[in-house]
Amino acid sequence: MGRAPCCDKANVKKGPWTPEEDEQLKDYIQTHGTGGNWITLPQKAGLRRCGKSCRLRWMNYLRPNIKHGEFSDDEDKVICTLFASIGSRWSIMAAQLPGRTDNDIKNYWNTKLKKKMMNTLISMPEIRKPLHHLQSPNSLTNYSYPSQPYFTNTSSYHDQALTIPSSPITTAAAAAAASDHHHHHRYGGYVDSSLDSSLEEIKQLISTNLCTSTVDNNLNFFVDDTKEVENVMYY
DNA sequence: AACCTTTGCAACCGCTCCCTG
DNA sequence: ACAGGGAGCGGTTGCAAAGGT
Repeated sequence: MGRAPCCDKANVKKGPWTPEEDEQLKDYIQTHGTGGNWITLPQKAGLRRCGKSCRLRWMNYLRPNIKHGEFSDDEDKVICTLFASIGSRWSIMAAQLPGRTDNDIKNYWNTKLKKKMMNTLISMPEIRKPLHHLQSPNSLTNYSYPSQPYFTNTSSYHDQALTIPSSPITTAAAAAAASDHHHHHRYGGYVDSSLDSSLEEIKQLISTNLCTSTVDNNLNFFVDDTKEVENVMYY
């Protein structure tokens, strides 16, 4: 059983959008708005697409002021800082990066930034030892980073002040090292249960004494060492 | 040149959240 | 208080392009 599908799958087109469809969707939304109802929008716009597909296309590609292309060092820094404190909350990150979409950030993290972090981390002698078994990206597996790791109490994350560690990059790198599950099927996809304890070791290592000097020298392209702790409010 | 592998990105799927009646 | 349903989110997949052998 399960819930009813959001649209008639049989009569709905899937796959890449054509320029004509893009134009049709853009024209409709620019003239009429979304009306707050994506389910009925495709029919009104004359598109044979699922409402969710229309929403995604608009949000990630067609809406005005979308930024495409390379991420700046500043953007890297924001992503790493947030990843260190909140994990893979891409939409929250997107809210902090004007013009970037959650999908963009997610893809960027999974394909590039995570590797960048890994390489940085592995190059750090203090961290190399505990991470010796993680050095090959191909050995990385299914660790799930806690979804809300640093909230200060148990209420909803929407109105929480987040505590950002003083060296978020190391924490993000450690998390990256332990959480490379994107495309893990392409790397073999087995599960290594020792990773849970590895992450704890890394976090402990970082939080106890490994903070600033070496870390910042290695990571000076991101780390803002002017603040011990910064609080960021979302929503 | 042909084939294989890896990478990057767009899009889909299924789940949870949250609003409304 | 509760159920239904749409919106939004994060994980995953498919596929084309790029790179390597």
